[in-house]
Amino acid sequence: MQEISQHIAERLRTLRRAEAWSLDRTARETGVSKAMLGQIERGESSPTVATLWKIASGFRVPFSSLFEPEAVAPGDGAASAERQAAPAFEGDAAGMTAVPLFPFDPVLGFELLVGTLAAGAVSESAPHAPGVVEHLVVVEGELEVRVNGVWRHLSAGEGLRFAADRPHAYRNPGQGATRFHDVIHYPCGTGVTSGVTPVVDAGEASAGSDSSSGR
Amino acid sequence: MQEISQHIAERLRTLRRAEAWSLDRTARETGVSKAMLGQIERGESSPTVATLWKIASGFRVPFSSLFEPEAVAPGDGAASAERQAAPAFEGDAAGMTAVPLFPFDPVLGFELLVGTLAAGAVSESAPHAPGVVEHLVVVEGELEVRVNGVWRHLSAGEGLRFAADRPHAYRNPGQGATRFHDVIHYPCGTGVTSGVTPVVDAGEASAGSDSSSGR
DNA sequence: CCCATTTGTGCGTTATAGCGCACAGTGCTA
DNA sequence: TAGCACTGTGCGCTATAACGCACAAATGGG
Repeated sequence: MQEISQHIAERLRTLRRAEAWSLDRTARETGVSKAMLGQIERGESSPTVATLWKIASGFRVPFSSLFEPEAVAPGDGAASAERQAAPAFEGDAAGMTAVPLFPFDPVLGFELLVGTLAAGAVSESAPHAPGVVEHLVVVEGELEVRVNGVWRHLSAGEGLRFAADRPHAYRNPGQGATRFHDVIHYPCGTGVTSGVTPVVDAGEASAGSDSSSGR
Repeated sequence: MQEISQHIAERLRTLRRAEAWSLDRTARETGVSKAMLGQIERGESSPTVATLWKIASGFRVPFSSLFEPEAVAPGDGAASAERQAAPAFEGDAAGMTAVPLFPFDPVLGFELLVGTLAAGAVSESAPHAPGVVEHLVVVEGELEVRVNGVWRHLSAGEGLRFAADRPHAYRNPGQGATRFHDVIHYPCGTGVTSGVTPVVDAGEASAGSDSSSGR
C-alpha cells in the first residue's frame, strides 16, 4: 500500500474525529459506503478520485485539503506565535548577506529572508528549483535585480516579483548598503531541499501524534 | 462523469503536451498503461489515487499540482516580472494604514501589505478566514501585536508569525510612526474571499454554501 | 440485569479501474 | 510504391474498488 493512501487514511480519520462522526454518519453525509470508508481508513484500498470528491464534499472541505498536511489549527498558530529576533550577522565574499527571519515553512511553502548588499556589490544567484517565485521588497537603500538579462531598479519601499528558477543577480548601485526582504515561495510539495518526486504535502506526517483531542 | 475527472483529464493533457510525450512514452515514464492514460484524458475513467501518484511521479511534478490550476510556468514569472511602486497613501480612522504592495496571488495563496501605525495608535483586526496565517516584519519603529490576549513587542527588524483567524490587534507604543510588512497566507483553495465547499482550484464548483463548519 | 441501538469489520457480489493486445491511421524512409 | 515505426483507440480479461448485508462487540437507557 502506498504512502499516499496512508496519508489519505490518516486524513480521513482526522476529519471524522474532528466532526465526531461515526462511519455510519459519514457514509450518509458523503454518499460513500461505510465499508469503503472503513477500508480507506485502514489503508486497505486506494480510492478513486470520484470517491475522494464525495468525501471532501461530505466534510465540506476543499478537495485539495485531503492531501495537505495538518493545517495549522486556529489555536496552534496563536499558541506557537514566535517572535523572530533580528537575525545575526552572516555574510559572504560578494558583500551579500541573506539571513532567514522566518525559516522555511513546509505548510505554507515559503520562507522570508532579510538580505543586505554592500554599496557596489554584485551577487549572482543560481536558479532555484522549478516553480520558485520570489518577491523582493527594498527596505532601505537602492537595489537592482537582473531578471532575464534585464536589470530592474528598485528604491526603498518598492518591490519586484519574479520567477527565481533561472539565473538572476542582485547589485547595489547606491552609495550605502541596501537592505531588503526576500519572500520565497516554493511550489507545493517542494521545499528548500527540493526533490523531484511528488511528495504529499504532509511531509513528515508520522501520525499517532494526535490521537487525543480533535480541533 | 464528474467535474473533478474532467479537470484531471485536462491537466494530464496539458502535462503531456508540455513534455511533448506520446501516450506510449508517458506510459513508460509513469508505469500507467497507455490505454488507461487515454481513458483518463478522455474523461472515461476516474483514476485511483495510486494511479494518479504514478502519473505525478512520471511527470516529476508535485502530486497536488494535478489538482491545481495552470501553474505559473517558469518563464512566465520572469516575463511578467512586475515592479511594484511604493504604494499610494491610504489610511483609516485608527491611524493605521494597510496598503497592498503585492496583491493577493491565487497561485501562491498570499499577499503582502505594507502597514503603518501612527504613534500611540491602536487598531483592532477582525478574524480572517480559518487557516489564515500572518507574518509581520517591523521595518521601522516599534510595534506591538495582541495575539490570544497577549501583547507582543517587536522592534525594527523583528518578526512575528501568528494565526490570523481569530481577533488580534496592533498598537504602536513608540514615539514615532511604525512601518511593517504583513505577509498573509491563505489556506490553499481559499483566497481573500474564502469558500468552504470543496473546490478544484481550477474552477467554480457550485455547491450549497454552509459555512457553519468553520473550517 | 435485559434490550435496543449503534459501531466497525468481514464477506461475497457487482461495477469499474487497469491492463495487454490488436488494429486502423499516419508519417517517414528506402 | 511498400515496409516500418509510431500514434491513439477499442476490446476483452483480470484485479480491485465499492457496495449491501450480516454479525460480533460496544454502548446507553430502562
